[in-house]
Amino acid sequence: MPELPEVETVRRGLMPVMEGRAITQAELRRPDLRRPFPPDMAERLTGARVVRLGRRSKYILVDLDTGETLIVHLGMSGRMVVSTGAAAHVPGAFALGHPPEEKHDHVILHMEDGARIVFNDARRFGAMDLWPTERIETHWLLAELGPEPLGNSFDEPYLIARLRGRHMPVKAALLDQRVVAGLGNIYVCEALHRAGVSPRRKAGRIAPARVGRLVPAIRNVLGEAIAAGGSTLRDHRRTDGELGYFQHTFRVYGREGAPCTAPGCTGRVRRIVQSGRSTFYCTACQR
DNA sequence: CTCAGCTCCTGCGGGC
DNA sequence: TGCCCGCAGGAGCTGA
Repeated sequence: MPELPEVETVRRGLMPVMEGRAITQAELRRPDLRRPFPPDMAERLTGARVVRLGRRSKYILVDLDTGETLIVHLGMSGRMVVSTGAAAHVPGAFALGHPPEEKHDHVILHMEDGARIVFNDARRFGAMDLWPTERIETHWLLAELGPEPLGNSFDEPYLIARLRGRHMPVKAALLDQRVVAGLGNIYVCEALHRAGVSPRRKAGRIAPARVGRLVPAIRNVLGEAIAAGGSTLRDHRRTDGELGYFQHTFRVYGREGAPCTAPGCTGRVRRIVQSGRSTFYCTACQR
């Protein structure tokens, strides 16, 4: 499941095939995702021209010239796959044309130049909706979101104030999209390790100076992950089918039992479960 | 209001 | 090989 870096990677992959182009046809092959599509979504997309692609947290925002924005969430397993129809996709098998339809292809957008964008989501936790662009921030999925972690309003004083008085483990607090928008299980673990903060520590019980270390830790890990094209564990693919490679840089996530990579640290990575989800951290250098 | 737990889905890999 | 179990990158809802 994609977190902010994976979603940003997908957005960048979609930009060249969508921006400035019209959608000639929108096929809804399976509308009953966990959050069903608006029943008239296909009609509202057909003929619309894409003005620009944006992102808010883990949501891709497709601004249309109809005055509406298509909001796309990839859930846990969502992928957007682009094919131009002009190049070979599977060497030797499909010299021309689009790749064959796959299970869980829920939406296919046909662009005016022949390109196709396929939304595939096995677990169907993803979502799409349409909402007026001029008040996009009022959509119920976006209204409660906290600041962008890479934006200017996410800084040390903000995070200190936001964590103050919270009794939940700091890991749970950072997964709360109202505190900061875009982190998920992987990057929270990685950021906490970089900051030397234990995921079990109560959010309101971290010395301000150490909360301050969390801000650059979060910014840096997300920035590096975006530069690497995101992380590919199972489902994430770039829109061109290529893999992200940030997973090779994980310092704790998925590394249970492995030695800690922090300079001078002799600890090992431990896995625990917090609110039903795996947490990876080093008990020696994360306090 | 805060917070822990459950739930929605499907697929995959490991153990037996 | 087949079956069962646990686990997976999200997040909304319920109820204590």
